[in-house]
Amino acid sequence: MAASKTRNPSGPPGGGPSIIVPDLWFPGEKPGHPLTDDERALLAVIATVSRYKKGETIYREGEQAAAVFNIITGVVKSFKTLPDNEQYIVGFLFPKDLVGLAEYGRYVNSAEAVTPVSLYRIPTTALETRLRQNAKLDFEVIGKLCHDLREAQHHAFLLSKHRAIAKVGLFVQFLETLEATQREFTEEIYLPMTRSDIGAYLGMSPEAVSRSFRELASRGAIALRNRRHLKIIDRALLEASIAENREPPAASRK
Amino acid sequence: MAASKTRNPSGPPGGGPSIIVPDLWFPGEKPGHPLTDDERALLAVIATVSRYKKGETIYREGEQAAAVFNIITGVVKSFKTLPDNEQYIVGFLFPKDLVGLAEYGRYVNSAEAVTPVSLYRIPTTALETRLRQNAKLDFEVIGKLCHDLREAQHHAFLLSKHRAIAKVGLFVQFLETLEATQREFTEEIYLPMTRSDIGAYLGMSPEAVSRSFRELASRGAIALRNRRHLKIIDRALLEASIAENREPPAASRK
DNA sequence: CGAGCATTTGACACTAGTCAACGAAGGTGG
DNA sequence: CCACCTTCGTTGACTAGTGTCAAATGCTCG
Repeated sequence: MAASKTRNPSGPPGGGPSIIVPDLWFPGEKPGHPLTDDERALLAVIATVSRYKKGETIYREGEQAAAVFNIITGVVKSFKTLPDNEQYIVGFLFPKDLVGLAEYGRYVNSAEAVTPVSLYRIPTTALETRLRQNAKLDFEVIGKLCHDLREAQHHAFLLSKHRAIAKVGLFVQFLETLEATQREFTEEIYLPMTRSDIGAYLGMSPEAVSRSFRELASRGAIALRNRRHLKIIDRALLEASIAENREPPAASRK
Repeated sequence: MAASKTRNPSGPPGGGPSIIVPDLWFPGEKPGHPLTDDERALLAVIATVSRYKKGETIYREGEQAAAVFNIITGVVKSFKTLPDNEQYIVGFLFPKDLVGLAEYGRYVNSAEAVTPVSLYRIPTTALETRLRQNAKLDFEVIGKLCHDLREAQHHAFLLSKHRAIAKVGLFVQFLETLEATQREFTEEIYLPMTRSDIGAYLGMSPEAVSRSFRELASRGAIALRNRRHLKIIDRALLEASIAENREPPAASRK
């Protein structure tokens, strides 16, 4: 319905960083209160635009955190590299997301472009100054953090007790919601990342991801056009597949 | 070592809500910058103290979010009740934690006292007013949210690919870190919650939790004094048990 | 058009979930 | 203070979902 979340005119907004805040903290406020042009301009003067090719590293875990990033276009994955050289994906980041929060002045994970990416690079020192001066900006950041927090909690929920099919189903719904807030209309769902990335995010093997997609398709819940594009055919069936696979096995004891 | 995080004199601090911020955003700042007495006093005038018995509900998912809570003593669990009446535990909350963030003015999950609990109840409307007026307070809240965000991401990581023993091992380490920031010295680790609660947090059955504790004990990594108290005997062995159980099976193919 | 990688499909083993029953605590009331 | 009762914790089977290994196929990009 009139779920008009921060409807920016399609295409990149005027100029300067923008943070999307799809939900909020207190009752009685309208959804989506993006930065004003003034505030964006304030940040624009200290931000520079950078571009990255697919697969390029944006920053590495443990590096001095000199800047935060505000994605303009493209998709970024934030991940930790495990001792055995595998990677666990903390999250996927999309246009208008804020990337590069640090702890003790160092990045807590690495970030890499999943697709070609363009973003604003905002030096932390300059941002800190702005934050101290502009209470409204603070408020926006708080809203953004609340949103990210809930997303992380959703991620944990997704990982908690679901079987492969349910995880993939929830991931599809997650992407759909996400793309719906970005684009105007979402006929097809776009998967910018590989099966391995999805697996690293969902805590399962790429093979299992593949099998789950195929199973959902054979049930008629979704349709796979190609590796990167799918469509939800039967929403109810998708829901049902998720629900029915929420709990493990079904250890039959006579 | 000298990880002197917000060392409050033992016992409840002077008076008024306090938020602990064990880590921070930008480099060049000292760890832990708690609220000043002024700020605490500012919040104290709008806060009231409430007490809950073990097992009592603090608020329920979907209710109008009229207040946020700042725990003084005790442990709270934040959870979602699933359709089949099971519960998924989003997180455990300890003294100085902030509980009750809302979305669209409603609580996103339920909260219940795991032990007897006392807390400050802060009406959201009053808090919002204070936030708009006091930029420093904003900054504290941002720090707190960053911390919670990282904790949620850690939770997701924990759930992602670990076998039972590794999950329980990581949970033990998590509790140790947590209690180390609270108390002065931590000889023994206290488990305020039941095995079922731990299972609901770790995404596994209570039986598996039990088995994992027992296995870790039989390996000599930990010692179980009773249901609620354990001690880490061999830290290296605990680490090893976690690492070796990070990845699943080991499907032997000849 | 070829090389290399992503994805798919197949086979087998292992972990952990469910069911079930017992043991241990803790709380209540007599 | 003891006996009962409910809840929690532990232990023992059995089973099935999913990871690993392996190999075939299909895209993509150079």
